[in-house]
Amino acid sequence: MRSSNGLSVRQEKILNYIKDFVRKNNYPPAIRDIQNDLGISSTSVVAYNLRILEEKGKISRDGKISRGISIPGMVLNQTALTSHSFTVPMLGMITAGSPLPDPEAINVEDAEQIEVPAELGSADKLRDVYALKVRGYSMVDALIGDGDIVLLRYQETADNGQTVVARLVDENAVTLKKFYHEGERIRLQPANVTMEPIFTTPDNLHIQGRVVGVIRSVE
Amino acid sequence: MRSSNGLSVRQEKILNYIKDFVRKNNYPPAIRDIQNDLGISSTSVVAYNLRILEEKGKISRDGKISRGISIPGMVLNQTALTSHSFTVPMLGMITAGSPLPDPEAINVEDAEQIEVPAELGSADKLRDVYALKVRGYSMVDALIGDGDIVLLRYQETADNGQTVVARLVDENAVTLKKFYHEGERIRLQPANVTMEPIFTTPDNLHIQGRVVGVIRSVE
DNA sequence: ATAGCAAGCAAACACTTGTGCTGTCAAGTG
DNA sequence: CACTTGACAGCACAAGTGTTTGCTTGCTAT
Repeated sequence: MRSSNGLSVRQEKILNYIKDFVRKNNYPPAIRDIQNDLGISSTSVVAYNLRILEEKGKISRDGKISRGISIPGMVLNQTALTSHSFTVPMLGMITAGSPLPDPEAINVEDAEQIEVPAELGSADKLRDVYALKVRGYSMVDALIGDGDIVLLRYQETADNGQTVVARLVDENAVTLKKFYHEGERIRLQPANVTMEPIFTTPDNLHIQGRVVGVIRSVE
Repeated sequence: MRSSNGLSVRQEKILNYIKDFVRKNNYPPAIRDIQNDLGISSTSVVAYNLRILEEKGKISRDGKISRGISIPGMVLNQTALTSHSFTVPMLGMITAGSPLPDPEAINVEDAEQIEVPAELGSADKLRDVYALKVRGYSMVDALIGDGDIVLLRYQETADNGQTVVARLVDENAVTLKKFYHEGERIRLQPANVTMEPIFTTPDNLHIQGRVVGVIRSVE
């Protein structure tokens, strides 16, 4: 009796056992692990079937090295200690004139996901973060150019000093500046220190998100 | 000498070696693998340091089982075939005045690895790429600020239009500009169009790499 | 100086583990 | 029926590997 993939029942059991074992222990099983846990009476049977599995490309083995079994496509990926990465949805474009896409309106699950390095922040910092591709040069004063990908965290308030995406209602413009609430007025300070700040009032300003990172690919 | 994380140099090397080994082989290294490849004279030294690494929670070990090392947080990822990120070594700092670290002089294996999203380029584009952290504002005209991480590909020549890290010999300065070879002279054009280009001659210029990406984390 | 201690070294030891054999048995095959 | 082949069993051996013990070394505190 064989299954649909051309493997015997025993081979399939072995294959599944290996996957399970690796998932559980983070290292591959020895032949005798397989033998004992699957109730096979001899190591040679396991070796025999492993050889077949390798010939069929289901696993790959590394010489006489103990536990030198690996499953192609099943790869160890570091996700926690020194560098992990996260995925955030790419929701579209951001330009100077048009408003941001509404994260609520887009099915985040369906959106293209991009991976961002852990250097950009912890899991906590990256919660509710989405990515937008920048079109145009309206944000060069924040060191953001055409084609850059900005990572935004959706929020409607901001602390002083945070870089926010703000919509100026009267001017009908979206801009990206550092936010400072100073008494009655709000100062929007370009990241580029040589440029002048903009002053406005709280009711002329809608914060649409906060910048947590920038990714740029250079040709 | 210890590094910032409280591990000795040797322990850090071992830890990095294990990570690398697992990445490469999909199974953990044996003590003797570590010993030989790191040039350690005795297995007991490796065992000794592994014990410390385990006490510090950097790794976890499984009794006397061969290759029973695993790294907490190094998690199985079944989607590796469609992996969206690459890792590149972080080799240090780049400032306006000082020369770049020599990639040849640094053991790339030992360096901290950071992950970069696939959006920054294909595996091919990211070959020979390393990362440097930018210190200072000498490159704002290339839309690169203090604290940014630049991804450089090591190369000593460049095509017109590419953004390169160039060392001006006479001026004793490192700069980051777009490269244009125009007859007898070379034009180094800041990315920021409002700024003036620099002209120099080929023998006053050493190209040290080419920028392939920028990653910025915003507070 | 001297004792204490972390770190490293070398070799011996013992367990783990992959690999041959050597058979057995059932199902084809000519 | 003799002969092959796939699948499995048992077992012994030889690598592959982790541990242990004893011996330096270099440094620090007493």
